[in-house]
Order: sequence, then structure tokens, then C-alpha cells
Amino acid sequence: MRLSRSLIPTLKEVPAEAQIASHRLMLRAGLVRQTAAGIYAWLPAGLRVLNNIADIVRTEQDAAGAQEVLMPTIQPATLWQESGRYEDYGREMLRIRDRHERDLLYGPTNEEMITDLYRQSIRSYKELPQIAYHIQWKFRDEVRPRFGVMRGREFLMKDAYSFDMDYAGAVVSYRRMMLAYMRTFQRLGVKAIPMVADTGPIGGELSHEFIILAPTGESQVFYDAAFEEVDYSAANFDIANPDDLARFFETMTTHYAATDEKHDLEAWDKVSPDRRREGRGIEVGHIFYFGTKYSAAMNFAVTGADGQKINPEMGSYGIGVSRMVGALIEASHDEAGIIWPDSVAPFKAGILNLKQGDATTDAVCETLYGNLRAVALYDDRSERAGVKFADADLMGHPWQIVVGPRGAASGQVELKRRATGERVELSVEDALSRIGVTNA
RNA sequence: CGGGACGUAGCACAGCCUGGUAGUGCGCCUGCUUCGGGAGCAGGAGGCCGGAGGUUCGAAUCCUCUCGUCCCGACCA
Repeated sequence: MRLSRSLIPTLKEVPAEAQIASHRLMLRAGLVRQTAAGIYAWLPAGLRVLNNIADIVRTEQDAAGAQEVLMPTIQPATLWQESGRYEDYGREMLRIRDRHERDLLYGPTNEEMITDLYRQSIRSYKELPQIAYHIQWKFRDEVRPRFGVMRGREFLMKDAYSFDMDYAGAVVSYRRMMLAYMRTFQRLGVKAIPMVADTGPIGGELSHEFIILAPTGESQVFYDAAFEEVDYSAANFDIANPDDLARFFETMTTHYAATDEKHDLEAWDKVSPDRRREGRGIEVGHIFYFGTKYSAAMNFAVTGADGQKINPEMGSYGIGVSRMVGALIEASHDEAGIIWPDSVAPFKAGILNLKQGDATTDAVCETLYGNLRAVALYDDRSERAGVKFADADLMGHPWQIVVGPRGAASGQVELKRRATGERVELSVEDALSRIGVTNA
């Protein structure tokens, strides 16, 4: 994109409402604008990040054997009355009434709806197990939205639901999702630690929160270094193989990990001191098994091999996609701005034309832009160099290609790596190949 | 949901106590100079002071109501 023709309004000063780093940077870098408390419009650069994250989540869900669906944002109250949650959910649920006085709601989650969809069509044990997911906007009318996109009222979430014939099958689905999550977070360029979470009335061990490490995270976390050493790749764990999943699950659950609320000093003492890791974290995902809670309440039963009706065992698996945008920034920024991981950056590279209007400089920039196109943001504004440097650092492109009149005259550009600050002078061709574009 | 603040130009804020022609910095526009880390000078545009009522000769300023936003705490992807 050409910056001069883009709705990417960077800000030099910070709007008063933004307190935490990610919120300030998201506003300053022109990723989002607030529309109402906890409700944001995603501008071009922000939307690209959101889509990049969603794509990675999607790829890993598909690889785990989950199938993508898309359920609506608006749901009929009747479904929730069946499960009893219409009354239980409280004021967090945004309730709506249509012109026919029918009660509707803006979905905060989708257990009821997915259960309804399955009960309509799935009759036999031969059709299970299955996992379905969707990436959809949710609404929870938080009393106090804050931290920008990290705790908004409207948020984009990937939620998956598993259906199995028995507990053993549900465990396999659970582990499969857990592995998919670890791979997802790895690809997103963050360290994530699974932590045992409250299972509430369901009981059991099958509920985990995924905390990604960020210096400004909301809770203190303690964990064994073992989590940082696991090889989550397909070479090590075949996600389709239950034995591999069992081995994976064991490594995830035998090592110590807890947030400050659940920190167990006795157990912590047993972790060898050189392996103790402490940090702060942000919750970005949650998976849990809840048995037949919804299948029983909503009368979803399939015929088993023995002819008996059985309520499938269910689990649900969420990743806060929009929250992840904020969390990634919390995990990766400095004084000057955002430092995007390559995998999610809105633009792989920023092209900085330091002398707009200079024939040679313009020509070199156009060549670069012609090769990079959609993966680059070309700063073609008639701004001074300092402004362009500052904005490029703010926006956090992994690479900056700095084109000045002196270098341009001899075919040289400067390539800067945002994460390290390292700069090198090289030819246009070499710059392109370093970035990973080879058709120069 | 308890507690506390704040709404004045696109952004950050002053003015309000003590009513009397709405200001500053940044940003924006024009010109000249400058030109590799948020330039300088000169000129200019931009406000129903969140909204509604009230008090007053006169309200950004005082009073009442209302809407919105933020912060702390309890709660959540």
C-alpha cells in the first residue's frame, strides 16, 4: 500500500483514554479507533494483523482435523432457555428484541448453537467424533471494558467444539486441541504456557488456560523451563496419533506452571532452581471439557453401537483473536513502537522514501514497491526523513528499506531489521532477497 | 456492581474558583528556507466549550438533569 493513500492515521501524541502500552500503540500506529466503550473499528493495518492471526489459527485448527463453520452473531433466546443459561448469564449478555417482539441476543459464545446444529443432523455414533470451529465476533457487555482491544466488549474469537462418544474420546480431542494451540502460539511468535484452570462444577483436570508471556501481563506466572524446550512440530508429535497426543499431554502437565493465584510454593520448591522461570502473562486461550452438560440439557443423543442413545461428550476451545493483537504488542514493543513478529505483521516491510520528488530515489522506491506490492507499505508521503523513521518504528514493520538520494544514485539501499536495529547497505536485489522476495 | 475522575479545535491541555469578545502546543493549509531520526520563519483555516433545562442584562464559567469516556476494586476469551 501507499501510505499517502491509506487510512493509517498515526499519532504523535497519545489519546488520554489509553493507559497500557498495547492500547496506546494500537491507537498511535493507526490500527484501530474506538467507536464506543470496548468497541473498535479496525483500520487497514489493524485488520491485516487480525486476519493474519486468524489465518494461523485457522491453519492449525484445520491441521488438527477441525472443520470450519460460521455461526451467526445473533442468536434466538429460545436456544439459551433450553440450556438454562439465558437466565444464568446475567447482564453480560446483550439482549435484543426484534420487531416481532422475539427475544434475541448477541452471542457471547456458541455452545448452545453448535449443539443445536449437531442434534439436527447427527444421529449415529458412526458420524463421531467431530470438532467444529468458527472465527466470529462475540459480544460480552463487560461492566468495565478496558485495556483497549484486550478487554473489549466486542471481540473476535475462535471457538471450537468437540463431540465424542465417550470420555476417552473426549480426552483425545482435548489433547489434540491443546497441541494445536501450542503450535498456533509458536507460529504467532510468542511463548505460551498452559496452566491448569478451574473446572468449576464439571470437575476433573481437563481445563487449561493459555498464558502468553509479556512483561506487562496482568498476572504473575511461574513455570518450569521445560515448556520452552518442547518441540511441538509434526516431526515430534503426530496430531492424529492418540499415543503421541498422550505423550504430548504428559509433558504439558507434569511440569510446574501456575499463576500467582494458584502458586504452590511447596511444588515450586521442587523445581530445580535453574529451571524456574517467572514472568508476567496474558490469558489468550482457554480449553475445557464439560461432558454432557449441553448435549443432555438440549437433548442431543446419538445411537451407539449397541443401539442405546448416548449424549455425546463435549469440550470447547477458545482463542481470543482480537485480544491476541493487543497481547502480541504487549509481548513485543519498545520505546519507539511495535515490533511485529514476521508471521503477523501487517506489512513485511516499510519502504521509506527519504526524498520524495527526487527522480532517482523515487525510481528505486517504485522498483522496490513494484516487487513487494501488497506485502509492503510504501511511505511515499512528502514528509521529512525523521517523520518517516519515527512512523516506521511505530508501525513496527519487521523490515525497513530506507532509500535516500545518496545511496539511490549508486543503487544502494539500507535495510533495517526492526527487532534488532541492525542495518546493512546493499543493492535493491539483495534487499529484496533478504526479505524473502526473490523475483527481483 | 461499589468507589473516584473527566468531557473546551483532529490530538494533548489551559481558561471555570472570582460570569463580560475562547486560548496554548502539536497536527492541518499556503509561501520561503531546510532536507538521513518527529525542522525554522511568515501567513492562514478550524470550536453551538458533550447535550437539555435553569439562574442572570450576560454562562465554557454558577445550579439541576442527562449522555458519554476513563481510572481503582470485584468479574471474564
